[in-house]
Amino acid sequence: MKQENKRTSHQATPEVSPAVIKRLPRYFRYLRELIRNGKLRISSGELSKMMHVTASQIRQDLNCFGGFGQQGYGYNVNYLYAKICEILGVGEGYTAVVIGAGNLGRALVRSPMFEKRGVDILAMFDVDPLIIGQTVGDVKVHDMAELEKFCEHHRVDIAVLTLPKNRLHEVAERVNALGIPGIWNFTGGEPDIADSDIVIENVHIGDSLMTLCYELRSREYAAEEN
Amino acid sequence: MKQENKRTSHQATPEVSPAVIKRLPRYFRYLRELIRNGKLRISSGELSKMMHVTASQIRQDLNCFGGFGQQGYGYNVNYLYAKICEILGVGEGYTAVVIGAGNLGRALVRSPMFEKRGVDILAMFDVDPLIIGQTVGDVKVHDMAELEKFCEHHRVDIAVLTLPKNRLHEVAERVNALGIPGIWNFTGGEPDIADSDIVIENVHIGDSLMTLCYELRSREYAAEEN
DNA sequence: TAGATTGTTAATCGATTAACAATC
DNA sequence: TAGATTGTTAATCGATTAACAATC
Repeated sequence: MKQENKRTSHQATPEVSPAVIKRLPRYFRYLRELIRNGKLRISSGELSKMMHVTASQIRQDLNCFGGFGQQGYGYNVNYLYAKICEILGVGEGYTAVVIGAGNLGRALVRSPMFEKRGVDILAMFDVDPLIIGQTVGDVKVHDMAELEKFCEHHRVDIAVLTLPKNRLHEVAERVNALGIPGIWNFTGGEPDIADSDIVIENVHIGDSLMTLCYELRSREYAAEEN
Repeated sequence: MKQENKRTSHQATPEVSPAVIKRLPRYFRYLRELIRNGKLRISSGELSKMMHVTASQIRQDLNCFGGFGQQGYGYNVNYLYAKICEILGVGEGYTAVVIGAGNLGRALVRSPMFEKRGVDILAMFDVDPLIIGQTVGDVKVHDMAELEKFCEHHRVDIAVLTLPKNRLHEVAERVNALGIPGIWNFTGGEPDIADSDIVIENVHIGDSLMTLCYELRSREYAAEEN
């Protein structure tokens, strides 16, 4: 029973490896750039040079989702982009609310990131009376107390959490109770919501800074060895 | 010549695998929390439950850098934290400048992230005359034209790039020419600086959003199958 | 000493790369 | 047709897990 999952006809999600999934957004970005530059077709070899990965990996990755190329020709850039978008849910019309209207929340809302990926920010929420009622870009900041009411009238797919870590657990529970299926978590904490199949994506920007520091430090040592 | 790198006595950086390095900041975070909670000792088994990874992995990871534990006892939390900090360069006194004083740059400067990791933000730079001279937190915004002069008087380890993508290449070249050894790049582009061993860490927050969307979409499919 | 838990080796698993037949 | 490049299988490589002897 467990062994027969080799792509039966309508298994829509044939369990693609996490390593491949993590690379998809990068293909998305490079394909956008190719389109912007008016490029119509590309081979795995050419793309491999641009992206600094092997051509083999590109072909393997894409083939997890189907044969998007054509032998002897390569890949049609627009078609491939459309497929990647489809896989990543761009164009599904996902919606988001941002909970926490501090510096980070505001910076996110003002960035073109969501729009580029087809995610619509419906509203922001905060507890600070001085902030409630303000507008960030063209997004209104609501009273956090009205989150439940808001969700009665709007389908929300993603809750973006940019609030202080100490309120994370409480808010995550509320979000989960509302049936919002996804959390994009910037608080620095890592919520554990029992008995829920909510999707949580934790962002730890600081981890990236530390990786950089680690590398700096290694170089120092390497330099000392001479 | 290439094959003899199996930990000769003073090879200070014995080539730890990238997978391990990526996990170090997470240990850093959890250890801070343990300290905050007053925990003095922890076993790999206990930590494994907290972090949702195998105890085996924890022991393997830590042993890449030395035997930090004690048989029959576990790990001394404070000692382990000190070691991880040392490995990650916390306490090296690294310094940074933030180039681009827009929403993201300001949000970063105001966050406690740098301080927590022992990185000191010396200054911000921007090209907008309306912004130059302002203060963000306690960091002053300088004219971008004065970057070179500033670096004559200060040792800068990291350039945090939060400027528009179209200026990335130009600025990255300037940063490189100044001998700044590290770039923390938020522009969305991926700079290619030839003939340089500058360390570049690219941050693509949007990639994480897309991974979340991918997961949401998979769940939808899974739900449809019933 | 007995119990616990590390450090470390060996076994397994997964991901990447190489190679090439299929085919446009 | 000849040339190019994919799709896909097989080989390699690296990372994770399991197991257990060392030892506190």
